[in-house]
Amino acid sequence: MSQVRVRFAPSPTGFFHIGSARTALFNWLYARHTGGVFVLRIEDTDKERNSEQFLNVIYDSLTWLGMNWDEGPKVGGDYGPYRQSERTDLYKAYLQKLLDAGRAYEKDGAIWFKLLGERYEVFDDHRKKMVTKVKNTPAVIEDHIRGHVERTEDEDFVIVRSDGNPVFHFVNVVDDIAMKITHVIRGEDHLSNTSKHVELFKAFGAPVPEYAHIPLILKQDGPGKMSKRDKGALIEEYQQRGFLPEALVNFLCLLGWNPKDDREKMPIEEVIRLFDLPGVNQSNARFDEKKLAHMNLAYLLELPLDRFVEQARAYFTRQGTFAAGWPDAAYLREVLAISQPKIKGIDELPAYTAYFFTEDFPIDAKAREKVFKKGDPFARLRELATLLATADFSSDTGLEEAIKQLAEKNGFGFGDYQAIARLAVSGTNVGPSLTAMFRVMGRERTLARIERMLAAG
RNA sequence: GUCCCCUUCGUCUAGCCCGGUCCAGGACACCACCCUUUCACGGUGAGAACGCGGGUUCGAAUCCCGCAGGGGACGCCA
Repeated sequence: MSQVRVRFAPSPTGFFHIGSARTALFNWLYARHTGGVFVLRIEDTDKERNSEQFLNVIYDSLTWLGMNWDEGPKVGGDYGPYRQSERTDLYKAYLQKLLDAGRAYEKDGAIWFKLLGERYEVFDDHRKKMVTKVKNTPAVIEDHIRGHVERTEDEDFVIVRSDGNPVFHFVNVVDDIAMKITHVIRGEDHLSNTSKHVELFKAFGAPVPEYAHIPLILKQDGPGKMSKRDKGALIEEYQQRGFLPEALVNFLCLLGWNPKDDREKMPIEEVIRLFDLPGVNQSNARFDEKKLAHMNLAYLLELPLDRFVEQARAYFTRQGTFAAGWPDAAYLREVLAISQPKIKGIDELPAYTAYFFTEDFPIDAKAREKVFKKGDPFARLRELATLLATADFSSDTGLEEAIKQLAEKNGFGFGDYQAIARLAVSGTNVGPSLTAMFRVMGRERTLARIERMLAAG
Protein backbone atom coordinates (compact mmCIF):
# COMPACT_ATOMS: atom_id res chain seq x y z
CA MET A 1 0.00 0.00 0.00
CA SER A 2 1.19 3.47 -0.83
CA GLN A 3 2.27 5.94 1.79
CA VAL A 4 -0.37 7.53 3.95
CA ARG A 5 -0.85 11.25 3.34
CA VAL A 6 -3.07 13.15 5.73
CA ARG A 7 -3.70 16.83 6.05
CA PHE A 8 -4.78 19.33 8.60
CA ALA A 9 -6.56 22.19 6.87
CA PRO A 10 -7.42 25.03 9.21
CA SER A 11 -8.65 28.39 8.12
CA PRO A 12 -6.91 31.37 9.68
CA THR A 13 -9.58 32.92 11.83
CA GLY A 14 -7.21 34.25 14.46
CA PHE A 15 -8.11 31.55 16.94
CA PHE A 16 -6.88 28.04 17.39
CA HIS A 17 -9.67 26.00 18.82
CA ILE A 18 -9.23 22.98 21.07
CA GLY A 19 -11.29 20.90 18.64
CA SER A 20 -9.03 21.91 15.79
CA ALA A 21 -6.06 20.97 17.91
CA ARG A 22 -7.44 17.51 18.45
CA THR A 23 -8.24 17.07 14.77
CA ALA A 24 -4.69 18.11 13.98
CA LEU A 25 -3.42 15.75 16.66
CA PHE A 26 -5.29 12.71 15.35
CA ASN A 27 -4.04 13.43 11.84
CA TRP A 28 -0.52 13.87 13.13
CA LEU A 29 -0.70 10.72 15.22
CA TYR A 30 -1.96 8.71 12.29
CA ALA A 31 0.80 10.03 10.06
CA ARG A 32 3.44 9.24 12.64
CA HIS A 33 1.95 5.84 13.40
CA THR A 34 1.92 4.81 9.78
CA GLY A 35 5.13 6.51 8.77
CA GLY A 36 3.06 8.74 6.54
CA VAL A 37 3.12 12.41 5.68
CA PHE A 38 1.41 15.14 7.68
CA VAL A 39 0.46 18.05 5.45
CA LEU A 40 -0.53 21.48 6.69
CA ARG A 41 -2.78 23.34 4.29
CA ILE A 42 -4.17 26.77 4.95
CA GLU A 43 -7.74 27.28 3.81
CA ASP A 44 -7.72 31.01 3.38
CA THR A 45 -10.15 31.48 0.52
CA ASP A 46 -11.94 34.10 2.54
CA LYS A 47 -9.90 37.15 1.63
CA GLU A 48 -11.50 39.45 4.14
CA ARG A 49 -9.15 38.44 6.89
CA ASN A 50 -5.81 39.78 7.99
CA SER A 51 -3.87 36.67 7.13
CA GLU A 52 -0.25 37.00 8.24
CA GLN A 53 -0.99 37.54 11.88
CA PHE A 54 -3.71 34.92 11.95
CA LEU A 55 -1.46 32.40 10.25
CA ASN A 56 1.05 32.74 13.02
CA VAL A 57 -1.59 31.67 15.53
CA ILE A 58 -1.81 28.36 13.66
CA TYR A 59 1.93 27.88 13.30
CA ASP A 60 2.62 28.82 16.91
CA SER A 61 -0.06 26.58 18.35
CA LEU A 62 0.97 23.54 16.33
CA THR A 63 4.60 24.10 17.14
CA TRP A 64 3.89 24.62 20.81
CA LEU A 65 1.96 21.36 20.92
CA GLY A 66 4.81 19.57 19.20
CA MET A 67 3.01 18.75 15.97
CA ASN A 68 5.52 19.27 13.23
CA TRP A 69 4.29 19.17 9.65
CA ASP A 70 6.15 17.45 6.84
CA GLU A 71 4.69 19.57 4.07
CA GLY A 72 3.13 22.97 4.23
CA PRO A 73 3.91 26.63 4.70
CA LYS A 74 7.44 27.33 5.92
CA VAL A 75 8.68 23.82 5.18
CA GLY A 76 7.55 23.48 1.56
CA GLY A 77 6.92 20.21 -0.22
CA ASP A 78 6.23 18.77 -3.65
CA TYR A 79 2.58 19.71 -3.77
CA GLY A 80 2.68 23.39 -2.86
CA PRO A 81 1.85 26.11 -2.56
CA TYR A 82 0.05 25.19 0.64
CA ARG A 83 -2.11 28.25 0.97
CA GLN A 84 -5.33 28.13 -0.97
CA SER A 85 -5.11 31.81 -1.73
CA GLU A 86 -2.08 30.96 -3.88
CA ARG A 87 -3.71 28.11 -5.74
CA THR A 88 -6.35 29.93 -7.77
CA ASP A 89 -4.96 28.79 -11.13
CA LEU A 90 -5.38 25.21 -10.09
CA TYR A 91 -8.98 25.79 -9.10
CA LYS A 92 -9.65 27.45 -12.46
CA ALA A 93 -8.23 24.47 -14.26
CA TYR A 94 -10.31 22.04 -12.26
CA LEU A 95 -13.40 24.16 -12.75
CA GLN A 96 -12.79 24.05 -16.48
CA LYS A 97 -12.74 20.27 -16.33
CA LEU A 98 -16.20 20.27 -14.80
CA LEU A 99 -17.47 22.85 -17.25
CA ASP A 100 -16.11 20.84 -20.17
CA ALA A 101 -17.70 17.70 -18.86
CA GLY A 102 -21.04 19.42 -18.43
CA ARG A 103 -20.91 18.92 -14.69
CA ALA A 104 -21.05 22.61 -13.81
CA TYR A 105 -23.25 25.45 -14.85
CA GLU A 106 -23.84 29.10 -14.12
CA LYS A 107 -26.87 30.37 -12.28
CA ASP A 108 -27.42 33.66 -10.47
CA GLY A 109 -23.83 34.61 -11.26
CA ALA A 110 -22.44 31.64 -9.36
CA ILE A 111 -21.13 28.30 -10.64
CA TRP A 112 -23.06 25.25 -9.50
CA PHE A 113 -22.06 21.64 -9.45
CA LYS A 114 -24.46 19.50 -11.41
CA LEU A 115 -25.66 16.22 -9.97
CA LEU A 116 -26.64 13.43 -12.34
CA GLY A 117 -30.19 12.17 -12.27
CA GLU A 118 -33.82 13.00 -12.79
CA ARG A 119 -34.95 16.38 -11.48
CA TYR A 120 -38.08 17.34 -9.60
CA GLU A 121 -39.42 20.31 -7.68
CA VAL A 122 -40.36 20.09 -4.04
CA PHE A 123 -41.19 22.52 -1.25
CA ASP A 124 -38.43 22.76 1.37
CA ASP A 125 -39.85 23.20 4.83
CA HIS A 126 -36.60 24.37 6.29
CA ARG A 127 -35.88 27.08 3.74
CA LYS A 128 -39.55 27.78 3.05
CA LYS A 129 -39.26 27.71 -0.72
CA MET A 130 -39.42 25.46 -3.73
CA VAL A 131 -36.15 23.69 -4.53
CA THR A 132 -34.94 21.45 -7.32
CA LYS A 133 -34.01 17.97 -6.14
CA VAL A 134 -32.21 15.24 -8.02
CA LYS A 135 -32.94 11.54 -7.87
CA ASN A 136 -29.47 10.37 -7.03
CA THR A 137 -27.91 7.21 -5.72
CA PRO A 138 -26.45 7.44 -2.22
CA ALA A 139 -22.79 8.16 -1.69
CA VAL A 140 -21.28 5.29 0.23
CA ILE A 141 -18.70 6.06 2.85
CA GLU A 142 -16.78 3.28 4.53
CA ASP A 143 -15.68 5.36 7.45
CA HIS A 144 -12.80 4.03 9.55
CA ILE A 145 -14.52 5.19 12.70
CA ARG A 146 -18.24 5.14 11.94
CA GLY A 147 -18.40 2.19 9.63
CA HIS A 148 -20.70 2.02 6.66
CA VAL A 149 -22.53 5.30 6.09
CA GLU A 150 -24.78 6.20 3.21
CA ARG A 151 -26.05 9.63 2.41
CA THR A 152 -27.73 10.89 -0.70
CA GLU A 153 -26.74 14.27 -2.05
CA ASP A 154 -29.84 15.41 -3.83
CA GLU A 155 -29.32 19.08 -4.63
CA ASP A 156 -26.89 20.92 -6.86
CA PHE A 157 -24.61 23.15 -4.85
CA VAL A 158 -22.49 26.23 -5.41
CA ILE A 159 -18.79 25.67 -6.07
CA VAL A 160 -17.79 29.19 -7.13
CA ARG A 161 -19.38 32.29 -5.66
CA SER A 162 -20.67 35.08 -7.80
CA ASP A 163 -17.62 37.11 -6.72
CA GLY A 164 -15.43 34.51 -8.37
CA ASN A 165 -14.14 32.87 -5.20
CA PRO A 166 -14.43 29.10 -4.99
CA VAL A 167 -16.15 27.63 -1.96
CA PHE A 168 -14.85 25.21 0.63
CA HIS A 169 -16.33 21.98 -0.77
CA PHE A 170 -14.73 22.57 -4.13
CA VAL A 171 -11.24 23.68 -3.12
CA ASN A 172 -11.09 21.11 -0.37
CA VAL A 173 -11.66 18.28 -2.83
CA VAL A 174 -9.43 19.75 -5.52
CA ASP A 175 -6.58 20.13 -3.08
CA ASP A 176 -7.05 16.67 -1.66
CA ILE A 177 -6.78 15.31 -5.18
CA ALA A 178 -3.81 17.48 -6.11
CA MET A 179 -2.00 16.81 -2.86
CA LYS A 180 -2.69 13.08 -3.13
CA ILE A 181 -4.35 12.92 0.26
CA THR A 182 -5.11 9.30 1.12
CA HIS A 183 -6.97 9.70 4.42
CA VAL A 184 -9.31 12.48 5.44
CA ILE A 185 -9.50 12.66 9.21
CA ARG A 186 -11.80 15.42 10.37
CA GLY A 187 -14.60 16.30 12.75
CA GLU A 188 -17.96 14.60 12.59
CA ASP A 189 -19.56 17.90 11.66
CA HIS A 190 -18.21 17.18 8.18
CA LEU A 191 -19.87 13.81 7.85
CA SER A 192 -22.90 15.30 6.13
CA ASN A 193 -20.64 17.22 3.77
CA THR A 194 -18.92 14.06 2.71
CA SER A 195 -21.59 13.14 0.19
CA LYS A 196 -20.88 16.41 -1.65
CA HIS A 197 -17.20 15.63 -1.61
CA VAL A 198 -17.67 12.10 -2.84
CA GLU A 199 -19.75 13.40 -5.77
CA LEU A 200 -16.95 15.81 -6.65
CA PHE A 201 -14.23 13.18 -6.47
CA LYS A 202 -16.27 11.00 -8.78
CA ALA A 203 -16.92 13.86 -11.19
CA PHE A 204 -13.19 14.41 -11.43
CA GLY A 205 -12.62 10.70 -11.93
CA ALA A 206 -10.38 10.77 -8.87
CA PRO A 207 -10.17 8.07 -6.24
CA VAL A 208 -12.21 8.84 -3.16
CA PRO A 209 -9.95 9.05 -0.08
CA GLU A 210 -10.46 6.99 3.03
CA TYR A 211 -12.49 8.77 5.65
CA ALA A 212 -12.39 8.90 9.42
CA HIS A 213 -14.83 11.20 11.13
CA ILE A 214 -13.86 11.82 14.71
CA PRO A 215 -16.37 12.70 17.43
CA LEU A 216 -16.80 16.29 18.47
CA ILE A 217 -15.82 17.96 21.70
CA LEU A 218 -18.86 19.24 23.54
CA LYS A 219 -18.80 22.32 25.69
CA GLN A 220 -18.32 21.85 29.39
CA ASP A 221 -21.75 22.98 30.40
CA GLY A 222 -24.82 23.62 28.35
CA PRO A 223 -25.74 22.01 25.07
CA GLY A 224 -23.81 21.78 21.86
CA LYS A 225 -20.29 21.50 20.56
CA MET A 226 -17.53 23.65 21.85
CA SER A 227 -17.10 26.91 20.02
CA LYS A 228 -14.54 29.67 20.04
CA ARG A 229 -16.41 31.63 22.62
CA ASP A 230 -16.68 28.84 25.15
CA LYS A 231 -14.56 28.77 28.26
CA GLY A 232 -11.39 26.83 27.75
CA ALA A 233 -11.80 26.63 24.00
CA LEU A 234 -8.66 28.38 22.87
CA ILE A 235 -5.20 26.83 22.79
CA GLU A 236 -3.67 30.24 23.31
CA GLU A 237 -5.25 30.41 26.72
CA TYR A 238 -3.44 27.29 27.92
CA GLN A 239 -0.22 28.56 26.50
CA GLN A 240 -0.70 31.84 28.32
CA ARG A 241 -1.58 30.19 31.59
CA GLY A 242 1.56 28.11 31.61
CA PHE A 243 0.05 24.72 30.92
CA LEU A 244 2.54 22.15 29.79
CA PRO A 245 1.98 21.29 26.14
CA GLU A 246 2.75 17.62 26.69
CA ALA A 247 -0.01 17.51 29.31
CA LEU A 248 -2.53 19.17 27.04
CA VAL A 249 -1.61 16.82 24.21
CA ASN A 250 -1.90 13.80 26.47
CA PHE A 251 -5.30 15.00 27.61
CA LEU A 252 -6.44 15.56 24.03
CA CYS A 253 -5.30 12.08 23.04
CA LEU A 254 -7.64 10.67 25.65
CA LEU A 255 -10.62 12.62 24.40
CA GLY A 256 -12.00 10.04 22.03
CA TRP A 257 -9.16 7.58 22.10
CA ASN A 258 -7.55 5.36 24.73
CA PRO A 259 -4.99 2.59 24.80
CA LYS A 260 -7.59 -0.01 25.91
CA ASP A 261 -5.78 -0.70 29.13
CA ASP A 262 -6.01 1.62 32.10
CA ARG A 263 -3.09 3.84 31.26
CA GLU A 264 -3.78 7.53 30.94
CA LYS A 265 -0.58 9.44 31.39
CA MET A 266 1.69 8.17 28.69
CA PRO A 267 4.53 9.46 26.57
CA ILE A 268 3.58 10.60 23.09
CA GLU A 269 5.86 7.97 21.53
CA GLU A 270 3.72 5.32 23.15
CA VAL A 271 0.54 6.94 21.85
CA ILE A 272 2.03 7.03 18.37
CA ARG A 273 2.84 3.36 18.64
CA LEU A 274 -0.69 2.39 19.67
CA PHE A 275 -2.86 4.94 17.90
CA ASP A 276 -5.11 3.73 15.14
CA LEU A 277 -8.31 4.92 13.52
CA PRO A 278 -10.60 2.01 14.46
CA GLY A 279 -9.69 2.63 18.09
CA VAL A 280 -11.24 6.07 18.06
CA ASN A 281 -14.59 6.39 19.85
CA GLN A 282 -17.80 7.12 18.04
CA SER A 283 -19.46 9.30 20.61
CA ASN A 284 -18.85 12.93 21.40
CA ALA A 285 -16.82 13.84 24.46
CA ARG A 286 -17.51 16.58 26.91
CA PHE A 287 -14.55 18.76 27.73
CA ASP A 288 -13.47 18.54 31.38
CA GLU A 289 -11.06 21.19 32.60
CA LYS A 290 -10.63 19.45 35.95
CA LYS A 291 -9.22 16.39 34.30
CA LEU A 292 -6.95 18.53 32.17
CA ALA A 293 -5.73 20.29 35.31
CA HIS A 294 -5.02 16.93 36.88
CA MET A 295 -3.03 15.81 33.87
CA ASN A 296 -1.11 19.06 33.89
CA LEU A 297 -0.27 18.60 37.57
CA ALA A 298 0.97 15.08 36.94
CA TYR A 299 3.37 16.39 34.31
CA LEU A 300 4.29 19.42 36.37
CA LEU A 301 5.35 17.32 39.36
CA GLU A 302 7.82 15.34 37.37
CA LEU A 303 9.16 18.15 35.27
CA PRO A 304 12.94 18.46 35.58
CA LEU A 305 13.82 21.57 37.59
CA ASP A 306 15.59 23.21 34.68
CA ARG A 307 12.48 23.06 32.56
CA PHE A 308 10.31 24.11 35.45
CA VAL A 309 12.45 27.20 35.93
CA GLU A 310 12.27 27.90 32.22
CA GLN A 311 8.48 27.61 32.23
CA ALA A 312 8.15 29.76 35.31
CA ARG A 313 10.43 32.43 33.89
CA ALA A 314 8.45 32.54 30.65
CA TYR A 315 5.26 32.88 32.62
CA PHE A 316 6.63 35.62 34.85
CA THR A 317 7.77 37.49 31.80
CA ARG A 318 4.40 37.22 30.09
CA GLN A 319 2.63 38.35 33.22
CA GLY A 320 5.09 41.11 33.93
CA THR A 321 5.70 39.69 37.40
CA PHE A 322 8.61 41.40 39.13
CA ALA A 323 10.32 38.05 39.63
CA ALA A 324 10.79 37.88 35.87
CA GLY A 325 13.95 39.92 35.89
CA TRP A 326 15.18 38.90 39.31
CA PRO A 327 18.94 39.35 39.20
CA ASP A 328 19.85 36.42 41.43
CA ALA A 329 19.15 33.43 39.22
CA ALA A 330 20.34 30.93 41.83
CA TYR A 331 17.94 32.36 44.40
CA LEU A 332 15.04 32.32 41.96
CA ARG A 333 15.85 28.73 41.18
CA GLU A 334 15.82 27.80 44.87
CA VAL A 335 12.47 29.47 45.39
CA LEU A 336 11.04 27.59 42.43
CA ALA A 337 12.59 24.31 43.53
CA ILE A 338 10.78 24.34 46.87
CA SER A 339 7.54 25.55 45.27
CA GLN A 340 7.31 23.07 42.42
CA PRO A 341 6.09 20.12 44.51
CA LYS A 342 3.38 22.23 46.11
CA ILE A 343 1.60 24.17 43.42
CA LYS A 344 -1.07 22.94 41.03
CA GLY A 345 -0.15 25.13 38.11
CA ILE A 346 2.47 27.56 36.87
CA ASP A 347 -0.08 30.33 37.10
CA GLU A 348 -0.17 30.01 40.89
CA LEU A 349 3.49 30.88 41.11
CA PRO A 350 3.41 34.69 41.27
CA ALA A 351 1.06 34.75 44.23
CA TYR A 352 2.63 31.69 45.80
CA THR A 353 6.14 33.09 45.81
CA ALA A 354 5.57 36.84 46.03
CA TYR A 355 6.94 37.25 49.57
CA PHE A 356 10.25 35.78 48.52
CA PHE A 357 10.85 38.83 46.40
CA THR A 358 9.77 41.67 48.63
CA GLU A 359 9.82 42.69 52.25
CA ASP A 360 6.57 44.47 51.74
CA PHE A 361 4.07 41.63 51.84
CA PRO A 362 0.64 41.62 53.47
CA ILE A 363 -0.29 39.55 56.50
CA ASP A 364 -3.37 37.51 55.75
CA ALA A 365 -6.01 38.36 58.35
CA LYS A 366 -7.67 34.96 58.40
CA ALA A 367 -4.38 33.15 58.70
CA ARG A 368 -3.43 35.44 61.55
CA GLU A 369 -6.66 34.83 63.37
CA LYS A 370 -6.13 31.09 63.17
CA VAL A 371 -2.64 31.27 64.57
CA PHE A 372 -3.67 33.42 67.50
CA LYS A 373 -6.22 30.92 68.67
CA LYS A 374 -3.75 28.81 70.61
CA GLY A 375 -1.86 30.15 73.63
CA ASP A 376 0.63 32.96 73.16
CA PRO A 377 2.16 32.54 69.72
CA PHE A 378 4.50 35.49 70.24
CA ALA A 379 6.18 33.69 73.10
CA ARG A 380 6.88 30.78 70.82
CA LEU A 381 8.01 33.10 68.08
CA ARG A 382 10.53 34.67 70.46
CA GLU A 383 11.84 31.25 71.44
CA LEU A 384 12.15 30.39 67.79
CA ALA A 385 14.02 33.59 67.02
CA THR A 386 16.52 32.74 69.71
CA LEU A 387 16.98 29.29 68.25
CA LEU A 388 17.34 30.54 64.68
CA ALA A 389 19.93 33.09 65.67
CA THR A 390 22.48 30.33 66.03
CA ALA A 391 20.93 27.36 64.21
CA ASP A 392 22.47 25.74 61.17
CA PHE A 393 20.58 26.99 58.12
CA SER A 394 22.32 24.75 55.65
CA SER A 395 20.10 21.73 56.20
CA ASP A 396 16.30 21.48 56.16
CA THR A 397 16.25 18.38 58.28
CA GLY A 398 18.75 19.78 60.79
CA LEU A 399 16.63 22.89 61.23
CA GLU A 400 13.56 20.77 61.55
CA GLU A 401 15.12 18.64 64.25
CA ALA A 402 16.13 21.68 66.22
CA ILE A 403 12.64 23.14 66.09
CA LYS A 404 11.10 19.82 67.04
CA GLN A 405 13.31 19.61 70.08
CA LEU A 406 12.37 23.14 71.08
CA ALA A 407 8.69 22.32 70.70
CA GLU A 408 8.96 19.15 72.70
CA LYS A 409 10.85 20.89 75.49
CA ASN A 410 8.01 23.38 75.84
CA GLY A 411 5.17 20.94 75.50
CA PHE A 412 4.12 21.93 72.00
CA GLY A 413 4.10 20.32 68.60
CA PHE A 414 6.15 21.36 65.62
CA GLY A 415 3.01 22.78 64.11
CA ASP A 416 2.55 25.28 66.91
CA TYR A 417 5.84 26.91 66.00
CA GLN A 418 5.37 26.36 62.31
CA ALA A 419 2.14 28.28 62.03
CA ILE A 420 3.27 31.51 63.68
CA ALA A 421 6.68 31.35 62.02
CA ARG A 422 5.14 30.90 58.62
CA LEU A 423 2.84 33.81 59.22
CA ALA A 424 5.75 36.02 60.24
CA VAL A 425 7.94 35.06 57.31
CA SER A 426 5.35 34.74 54.54
CA GLY A 427 2.19 36.41 55.79
CA THR A 428 0.11 33.37 54.94
CA ASN A 429 -0.68 29.89 56.15
CA VAL A 430 0.21 28.13 52.93
CA GLY A 431 3.55 27.63 51.32
CA PRO A 432 6.56 25.40 50.93
CA SER A 433 8.03 23.36 53.72
CA LEU A 434 8.83 25.76 56.58
CA THR A 435 12.47 24.88 57.00
CA ALA A 436 13.08 24.89 53.27
CA MET A 437 11.59 28.35 53.27
CA PHE A 438 13.95 29.44 56.05
CA ARG A 439 16.94 27.99 54.29
CA VAL A 440 16.16 29.73 51.01
CA MET A 441 15.26 32.98 52.72
CA GLY A 442 18.41 32.90 54.81
CA ARG A 443 18.97 33.61 58.48
CA GLU A 444 19.05 37.36 58.23
CA ARG A 445 15.81 37.90 56.38
CA THR A 446 14.04 35.21 58.37
CA LEU A 447 14.99 36.78 61.67
CA ALA A 448 14.25 40.27 60.42
CA ARG A 449 10.74 39.24 59.48
CA ILE A 450 10.17 37.54 62.80
CA GLU A 451 11.41 40.61 64.66
CA ARG A 452 9.19 42.80 62.57
CA MET A 453 6.14 40.80 63.50
CA LEU A 454 7.08 40.80 67.18
CA ALA A 455 7.58 44.55 67.08
CA ALA A 456 4.29 45.18 65.26
CA GLY A 457 2.43 43.07 67.80
C1' G B 1 -39.15 19.87 8.70
C1' U B 2 -35.40 16.47 6.07
C1' C B 3 -30.96 13.67 6.32
C1' C B 4 -26.66 11.65 9.02
C1' C B 5 -24.15 10.09 13.55
C1' C B 6 -24.19 8.70 18.67
C1' U B 7 -26.19 6.54 23.69
C1' U B 8 -22.00 2.34 30.19
C1' C B 9 -20.99 6.18 36.95
C1' G B 10 -21.74 13.85 37.29
C1' U B 11 -17.39 13.68 33.42
C1' C B 12 -13.58 10.81 30.30
C1' U B 13 -13.77 5.74 29.41
C1' A B 14 -12.81 -0.32 29.63
C1' G B 15 -16.02 -4.27 28.45
C1' C B 16 -19.80 -4.85 23.22
C1' C B 17 -17.41 -7.14 17.09
C1' C B 18 -16.27 -13.18 19.27
C1' G B 19 -23.59 -13.40 24.68
C1' G B 20 -22.16 -16.55 30.51
C1' U B 21 -15.57 -15.09 33.77
C1' C B 22 -19.55 -7.96 34.78
C1' C B 23 -24.68 -7.99 41.08
C1' A B 24 -19.86 -3.91 35.18
C1' G B 25 -13.22 -2.28 35.77
C1' G B 26 -10.07 2.31 35.71
C1' A B 27 -9.47 7.71 35.85
C1' C B 28 -11.21 12.84 37.07
C1' A B 29 -14.56 15.19 40.36
C1' C B 30 -17.13 14.71 45.14
C1' C B 31 -17.21 12.69 50.38
C1' A B 32 -14.75 10.16 54.61
C1' C B 33 -10.39 8.52 56.84
C1' C B 34 -4.88 7.95 56.97
C1' C B 35 -0.04 10.33 56.18
C1' U B 36 1.61 15.25 57.56
C1' U B 37 4.75 21.04 59.16
C1' U B 38 0.62 24.68 56.44
C1' C B 39 -0.72 23.81 51.48
C1' A B 40 -0.17 20.21 48.00
C1' C B 41 1.33 15.24 46.75
C1' G B 42 0.46 10.22 48.24
C1' G B 43 -2.52 6.07 50.48
C1' U B 44 -7.23 3.61 51.93
C1' G B 45 -12.35 3.53 51.55
C1' A B 46 -17.52 5.11 50.18
C1' G B 47 -21.36 6.67 46.97
C1' A B 48 -22.15 6.69 41.67
C1' A B 49 -23.70 3.88 35.23
C1' C B 50 -25.29 -0.54 31.12
C1' G B 51 -31.49 5.58 28.39
C1' C B 52 -36.56 3.05 27.86
C1' G B 53 -39.68 -0.82 25.71
C1' G B 54 -40.03 -5.16 23.03
C1' G B 55 -37.80 -9.47 21.05
C1' U B 56 -33.85 -13.67 20.22
C1' U B 57 -31.59 -16.99 23.94
C1' C B 58 -31.11 -21.58 29.19
C1' G B 59 -28.57 -16.77 29.74
C1' A B 60 -27.87 -9.90 26.99
C1' A B 61 -24.24 -4.10 28.86
C1' U B 62 -23.00 -7.39 24.80
C1' C B 63 -27.34 -9.71 19.05
C1' C B 64 -32.18 -7.68 16.50
C1' C B 65 -36.35 -4.07 16.26
C1' G B 66 -38.87 0.22 18.00
C1' C B 67 -38.95 4.58 20.96
C1' A B 68 -36.78 8.43 23.58
C1' G B 69 -32.65 11.55 24.36
C1' G B 70 -28.08 13.91 22.70
C1' G B 71 -25.05 15.74 18.66
C1' G B 72 -24.27 17.29 13.68
C1' A B 73 -25.57 18.92 8.70
C1' C B 74 -29.14 21.22 5.66
C1' G B 75 -25.03 28.90 3.37
C1' C B 76 -22.68 32.15 -2.85
C1' C B 77 -18.96 30.04 5.99
C1' A B 78 -14.97 26.73 6.58
